[in-house]
Amino acid sequence: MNLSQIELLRILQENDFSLSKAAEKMHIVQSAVSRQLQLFEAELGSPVYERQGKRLVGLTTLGQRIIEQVATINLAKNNIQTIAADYVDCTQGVLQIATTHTQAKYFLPKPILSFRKKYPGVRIYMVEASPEQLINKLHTRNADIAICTEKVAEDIELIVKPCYEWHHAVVVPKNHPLSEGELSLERLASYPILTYSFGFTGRSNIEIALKNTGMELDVILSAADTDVIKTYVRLGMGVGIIAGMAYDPLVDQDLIARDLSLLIPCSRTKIAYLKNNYLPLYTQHFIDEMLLAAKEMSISNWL
Amino acid sequence: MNLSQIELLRILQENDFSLSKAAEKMHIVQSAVSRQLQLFEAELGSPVYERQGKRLVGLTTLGQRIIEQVATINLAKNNIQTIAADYVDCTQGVLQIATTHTQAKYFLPKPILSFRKKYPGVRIYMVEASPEQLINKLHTRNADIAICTEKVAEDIELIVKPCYEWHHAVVVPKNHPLSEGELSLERLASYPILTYSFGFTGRSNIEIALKNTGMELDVILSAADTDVIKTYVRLGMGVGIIAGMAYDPLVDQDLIARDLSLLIPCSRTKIAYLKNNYLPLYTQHFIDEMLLAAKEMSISNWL
DNA sequence: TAAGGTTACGGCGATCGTAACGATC
DNA sequence: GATCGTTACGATCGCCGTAACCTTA
Repeated sequence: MNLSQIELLRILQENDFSLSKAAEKMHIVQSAVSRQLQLFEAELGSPVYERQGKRLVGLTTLGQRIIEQVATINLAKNNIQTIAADYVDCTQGVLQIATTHTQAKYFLPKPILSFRKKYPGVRIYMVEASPEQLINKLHTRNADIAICTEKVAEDIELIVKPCYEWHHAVVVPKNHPLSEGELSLERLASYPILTYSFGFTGRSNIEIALKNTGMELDVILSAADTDVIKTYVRLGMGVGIIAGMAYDPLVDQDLIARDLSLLIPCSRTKIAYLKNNYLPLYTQHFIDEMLLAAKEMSISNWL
Repeated sequence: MNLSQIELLRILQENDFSLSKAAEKMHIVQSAVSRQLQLFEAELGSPVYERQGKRLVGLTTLGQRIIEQVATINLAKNNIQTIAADYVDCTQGVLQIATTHTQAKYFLPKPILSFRKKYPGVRIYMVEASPEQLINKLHTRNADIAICTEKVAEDIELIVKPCYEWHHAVVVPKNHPLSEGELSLERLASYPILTYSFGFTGRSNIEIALKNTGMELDVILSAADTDVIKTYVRLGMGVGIIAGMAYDPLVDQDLIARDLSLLIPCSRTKIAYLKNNYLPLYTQHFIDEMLLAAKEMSISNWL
């Protein structure tokens, strides 16, 4: 047994049990991969993969049992490398952030900018995806940390830190009836609505707010992306319900935003990362940076 | 990085950081070990071991940080091998039991006998040691399971299962004054006492029983071993306080045993094993066997 | 028949062992 | 000077790549 065989099992998991894909990922030829797997199975004395003919189609019972040990080993191996790299030079490295569009555009710019100043040597990869995919990316180590509002609290393998709280806002073109007068769910519901897709950016809280009333919103457009929503609001398709911080007073001068904190429960954006995954120092600092930005934001909201 | 390097770190931990001892354990020459360590440290980019001259004397800060990852990897690697061996043939293997003398002699014979019948192919290693050492043996994987009464509950890395409860008994030669009349701590304390060493077989409960009374026992002989205590009781040196199940009505016909359950709190013998350590099927069955024996014992005690 | 997996074989590189050397108690 | 660790060098074994072959969608 050796570490590249362990690595191979991990890669096979993430590539539909395809030896050829695995070979590609490992930058060696397929035959080598094939042989390594054979050697590994021979050493254990029992097949790890279920086969249809020659093709691998899944794990055997044995495979299912050992795969979590494999994951543990791979994680620990990466931790060793990360810890060492951190120790040698904690100003160099890669920061992989997985987040949703809203966070990337309306919350992260500030913390990322200050982080960049402190750590010019760290390459930042930002990947946008749905909250569900974000969690998956953490597990496959395609991301070190995830920032999002939904889903993340359910996974026991994750450490989840609350980051900041925010409220939804309704956005309408200037002169729209909703730009004046008292707001209520009833009044909102009388217009066609544009808001986030299910599972995105606090959409669940909108549902919760409505659940008790028995009313339904006429959501004519759902998007993962605030800018898409704003665009169609500008075109007069309806009223947008977006995250409060996604309204930019400068850029969105043609739109009116009104706070919905009294109508829709507040949403909590969280920072999540794998429990057993060692985070480099700079990543820990980036988290601090985000918490700081969150704090400043909440102060400015009070004014 | 490879698995034998990881293994090397573990072996160095357990052998005073001596490269030559490590080489011996790994069945390779010292120079090979030396080079592997150099390669490993070079790959990480920073030394893992503190050196005095050429000699290794301890871990660096980096070393301390990675050593727990190393332990994780080694454990997971062993788990893979154990799981596979279990899968190939769950009737063959090794069962390493660490326990104290009292358990080995007075509790384990029955479960071990029935286990042996079911699994004639499993080699049984039984090692006797102090409770403290038992725990250490679990951590260094010199034992799979430990059975003992003291200490074991304090370690969060362990899974601890209660096995059975028992009481102390006083043993005296026939015709000894204590063989008749009412028993009390005062009366006990008026004789020279022979009992278990500190940290062994419920000794702590004897201390607890006395603590509130302000009395002190005159313990003229402490031993880890019930048979030693009995031997000196037979010689008339004093009265023995031993575990109730350590009195054998057949062998100890020349001695009188009297229950102390009203005077000394009951003791709990536990089964302990490492949380992250995979136990072969037969070991799990051995645990069942012990729990069964414990149950039967408690029933026969009721009669 | 193309794509995926296995088998055979040759070459290269990693790692071991021997041996000589260096340092430390 | 005995023990422990390092360095140098030759030999071996493991692993990869090429290539031919087998199998299934």
